[in-house]
Amino acid sequence: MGPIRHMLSDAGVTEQQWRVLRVLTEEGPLDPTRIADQACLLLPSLTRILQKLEDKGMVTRARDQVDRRRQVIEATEEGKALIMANAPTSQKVTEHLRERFGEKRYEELLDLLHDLNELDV
Amino acid sequence: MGPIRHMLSDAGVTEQQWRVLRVLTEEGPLDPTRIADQACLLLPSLTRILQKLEDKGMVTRARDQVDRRRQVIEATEEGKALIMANAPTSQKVTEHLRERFGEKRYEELLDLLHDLNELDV
DNA sequence: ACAATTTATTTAACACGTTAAGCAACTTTG
DNA sequence: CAAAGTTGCTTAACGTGTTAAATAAATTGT
Repeated sequence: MGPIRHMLSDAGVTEQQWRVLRVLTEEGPLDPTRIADQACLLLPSLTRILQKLEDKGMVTRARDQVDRRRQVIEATEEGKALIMANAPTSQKVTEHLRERFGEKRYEELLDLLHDLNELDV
Repeated sequence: MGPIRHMLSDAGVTEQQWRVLRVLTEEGPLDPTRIADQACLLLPSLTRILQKLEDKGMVTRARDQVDRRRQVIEATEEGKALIMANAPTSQKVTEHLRERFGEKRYEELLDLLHDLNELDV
């Protein structure tokens, strides 16, 4: 995963911060529990990541007015811009890997990993 | 991977410490570079892990007399005993997973992961 | 209503992954 | 042979993974 990390470190975010921003950009405002689920992160990790993203001005937080335990996290314009700006490169890297590894085997691998993940639950 | 970690935390070692001890038990004394290769660890991680294992009396270190940059790490009797004592449980967990996931798909997954790993090199 | 439980999130503590820099011992080259 | 480069390992710094405990705000049961 070298090339992706290189792109990301140029952009000033880590892999996980990227994943969180991507989820928020694609799905809109979400609470931490759902972000963690979508981005495959545990909540304690997400807590730290959101703090960093907030410091960088990439996300904002608001308390849910209905259930005040809950928060609503939203990507800022700057956060979304970072995702948009790097999406093409990210996609190129993914497609390059997909080709090099073989489309069929790539899909097979994703399937197997997905099923393995389900299994442990 | 819950059940393996449970066994290991009962035994008082982490996954990585377990892997290092296993390599040393199976292959005999080795230098850190080869341990890192066999156990899929980067050297900075291995440095810390060996320090912990040494503190626990699980391994000993000696300088290579031919090339004094190099070290020779060896598992102590206590270290080997820990591996031996837990090997049956470890194997049961592996076989259980193998069955639950399907032998064929298990092998497929290992192959694909292996090839993916080669690819990045 | 209110004590007990559950849910959402955070904090803490420890270990590892990763990159870069440092250091000492060995090898190569001019 | 000495300067330059390489190799083997360690240290440092930062971020994440993982587990357990803490906190605060619902929800449930009586």
